[in-house]
Amino acid sequence: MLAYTCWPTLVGVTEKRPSPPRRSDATRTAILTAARERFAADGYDRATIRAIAKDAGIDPSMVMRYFGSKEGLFAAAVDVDLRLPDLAPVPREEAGRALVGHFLDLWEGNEQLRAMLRVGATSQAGAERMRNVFRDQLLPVARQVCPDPEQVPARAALCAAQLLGLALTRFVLQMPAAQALTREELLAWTGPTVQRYLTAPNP
Amino acid sequence: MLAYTCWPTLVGVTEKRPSPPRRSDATRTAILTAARERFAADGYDRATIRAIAKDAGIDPSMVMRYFGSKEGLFAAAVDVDLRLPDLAPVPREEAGRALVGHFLDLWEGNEQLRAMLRVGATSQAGAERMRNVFRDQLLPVARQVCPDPEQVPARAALCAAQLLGLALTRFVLQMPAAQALTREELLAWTGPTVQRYLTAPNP
DNA sequence: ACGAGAGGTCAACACTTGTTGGCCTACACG
DNA sequence: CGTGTAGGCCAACAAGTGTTGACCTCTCGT
Repeated sequence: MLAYTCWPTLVGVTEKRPSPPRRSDATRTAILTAARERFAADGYDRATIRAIAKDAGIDPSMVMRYFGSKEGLFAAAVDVDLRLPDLAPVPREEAGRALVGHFLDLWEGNEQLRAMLRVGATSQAGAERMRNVFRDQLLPVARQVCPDPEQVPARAALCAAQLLGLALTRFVLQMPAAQALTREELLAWTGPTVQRYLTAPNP
Repeated sequence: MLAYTCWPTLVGVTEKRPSPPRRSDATRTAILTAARERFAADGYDRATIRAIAKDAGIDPSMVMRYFGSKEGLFAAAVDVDLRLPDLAPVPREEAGRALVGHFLDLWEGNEQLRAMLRVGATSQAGAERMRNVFRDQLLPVARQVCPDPEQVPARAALCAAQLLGLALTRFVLQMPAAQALTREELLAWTGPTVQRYLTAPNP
């Protein structure tokens, strides 16, 4: 009968436990790493649990044990934290450049973000997740810089369009022309754009 | 044995025939319409042939007969023609606004484009298709306007980033803040941006 | 020492997918 | 009239999916 009361580390998904590192933590992180790679490379549907498990070197059923379901795995593997900088101490005129620079650094080789964008473009649930990231992380930062509070959503949306468009063409669609641009060129071109979207009194 | 030499209208995919309208043309377009809706709404993987066939009111096997495979159906349903305007007669300083305006009109309610972007973000083949659209359709237009021919790819890439970012946030991710912007506001904000990317002598 | 449980494998279930072949029906044309 | 064939339906196949339960093995606390 056996009744498996064990449900070993599912709890760990939601609450970080500082408790003694269990032996399973290695496997757990192996699964998460493999999952991020697969989701980033193939999108949600094409990234199969079997493939992820094989990459992690374990049995597919382990994935279920640890994360409950494929959706659970995705939720655990991709929890987006843009770690946007505090723009308060930054001089007003440099907010745009600072934001673009941060985004470029953040996206470089970051598979979680690529996965989020891929899935966001594919599924309804993914899109909602991205809307939440926008609301919870970009909007507050924009609020710090924008002159008129009422215009914050519009200005933030414009910034999101520019930044996500950059990420899309460069990191997801992998357009050669977008990849050929150096970090400096991108900063020089799009920095002022974002700056204008954030702080220009009118278009 | 029956040997089905019929393969009724597969030819019609590649060569448009002005020949007498066959009875099957209604079904064919019904399939294509349903396919565009499904691909746009669900992406490539989640849009099943069965669902498309049901929408079109016919049997799934008919889809195969007409288009050979799911990939063939997608290729037939989504052949992207941005129909970009000739920017030669447009005054230099209005090229940006003209391009943005054209894009907004084009995307409005256009399911082929939404499908292309969704699939482009998901699959490798879709991404290549978008890269080709960029190369074959946007680059030539940029060449008309850009001062230095050598900078054309970079400038076009910047425009693509801004325009696709707009489409992504507004039509695919459906961010409320991006949807709240009116056509006029978008023109006023992003028009000058695209203009700058195209024609400004330096960042 | 020894049992409980964490960590893991294996094989299967139930279902969905793209795809195929056989068969039916209505209509155009000799 | 009859017949070939375009147009369509039905049932099934083979492969792949997420998911589940039975079973094994090693380790650690008592």
